Amino acid sequence: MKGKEISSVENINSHIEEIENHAKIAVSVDCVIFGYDMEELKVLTIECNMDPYKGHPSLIGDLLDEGEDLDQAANRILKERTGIDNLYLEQIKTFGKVDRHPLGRVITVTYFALVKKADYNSNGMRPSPNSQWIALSQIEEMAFDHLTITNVALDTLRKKLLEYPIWMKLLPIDFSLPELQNLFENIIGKPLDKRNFRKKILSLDIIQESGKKQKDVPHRPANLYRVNQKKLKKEYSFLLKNPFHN
Amino acid sequence: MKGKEISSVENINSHIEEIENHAKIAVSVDCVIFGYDMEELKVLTIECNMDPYKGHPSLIGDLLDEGEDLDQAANRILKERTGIDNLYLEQIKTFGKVDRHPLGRVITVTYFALVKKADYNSNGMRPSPNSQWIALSQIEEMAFDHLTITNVALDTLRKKLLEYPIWMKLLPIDFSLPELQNLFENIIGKPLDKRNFRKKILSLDIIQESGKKQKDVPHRPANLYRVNQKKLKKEYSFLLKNPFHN
DNA sequence: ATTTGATTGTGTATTTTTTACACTAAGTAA
DNA sequence: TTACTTAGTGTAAAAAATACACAATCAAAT
Repeated sequence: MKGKEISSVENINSHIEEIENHAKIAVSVDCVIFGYDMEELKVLTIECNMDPYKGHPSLIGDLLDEGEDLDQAANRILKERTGIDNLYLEQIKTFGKVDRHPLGRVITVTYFALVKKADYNSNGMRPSPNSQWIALSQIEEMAFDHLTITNVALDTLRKKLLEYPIWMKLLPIDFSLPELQNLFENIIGKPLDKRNFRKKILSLDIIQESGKKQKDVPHRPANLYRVNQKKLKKEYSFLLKNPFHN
Repeated sequence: MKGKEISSVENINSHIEEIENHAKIAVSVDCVIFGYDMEELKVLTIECNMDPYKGHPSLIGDLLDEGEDLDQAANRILKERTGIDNLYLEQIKTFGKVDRHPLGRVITVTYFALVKKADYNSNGMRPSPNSQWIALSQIEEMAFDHLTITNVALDTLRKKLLEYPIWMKLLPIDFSLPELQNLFENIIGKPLDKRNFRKKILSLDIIQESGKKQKDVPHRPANLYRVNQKKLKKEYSFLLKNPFHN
């Protein structure tokens, strides 16, 4: 019995040693921050000041602190860079190629975040002077493996779009159906049929007319809708119905 | 011009320092190894010998080595534990809560792997004596946050099942439709209608009759099919058709 | 040889979802 | 008042999903 306990203590020590003596690695968190200005889908970037990528746009990120959860770090970075708390945030994937960073080994855990223009503009947030929103269609090269990361983020966003109405995180409270359709087209990358799109969205039964209309547009103003939070409660699947049946 | 170069060097040094001096963290890779013995979906576990989880089943994993890519590490671990190379492997998610490991901070990058029984049994592989396959339905508690990880893995597997025929990685070359249906039912967790299931699978047009039949079964033997690798080439989407239309 | 038991394999009708497609309505600007 | 621009609407056809029951084939037992 006592022998067992002693060996147990030895055991713990050996485990601690194993962790302590083992390779420790710098871990960063990088965020693909998507924003939608009612025209195009954009990504917030910062100019890289590190060779050999100097001048290229790079994602927003930082090294992970010792006592910091991953999600915490992502939230901290978003707060620092956009001034906004509680953005919609979702982990994408972790990139860990040994040579992915020119200055040493850094594993990066990536997230995507969704920002609506209103939030972004409202609270006097000043992103660092060399940061800028780049339209997805305009992104050609990025620092490090950030272009890959951005593509994976977009892919994740696309899939998620069909599972949960995260698109509301990119829109103001009141939005029109043409605006929503434009957002979808931006994310999916294809034009959609107006009537079929409306039919589908309305059949989801999660948005309702706000009673308001668009203002200051030089044409027929669209009706404005908003998400019905009550209907949103229940988990629902957009298209991923059970493919078979019991 | 020269000034610029110097400041650039300083810049690099400051960046290197930033990485070098920053918190470095132990990173592990944990694998949810799914296996299918033609009866149930199982997960390969090892008995945890670390308090306070001693005796609980734990996932197969190891700390990441200095010069090792994440995928490499996952493959190494699988090779070590199952003796098999080139298992189907996919990254799931990274778990990084500060207190997730009792002996210090360890961030874990998780993967799921798919093993067919034939591979597992064939090449004299000896999993460590205290490892065992546990049926998914029998898993009640696990060490660390491994139960959460297993659940996320299962969820990922379910979704992937509808996007790509990874189920073939869990089956022998020749398999019957009832066997495939049973596998689906195990993964999805619901019974499926036999006729509708067959109709759907056959409509995918990726499997073909092998001409063989089941042997040594005490009832009518089923026809055996195999995946037609040629038809598999092209990317295809199982169910995720474009929900709208241009 | 016949029967029993277990499981495989098959088809159709109904409902739901997706797709294709074009004109009128409501505003602003000239 | 007219021209311009974008919003908003419905229906028919095709495709996919669903519900559902019985005959066929083998092994094992009698």
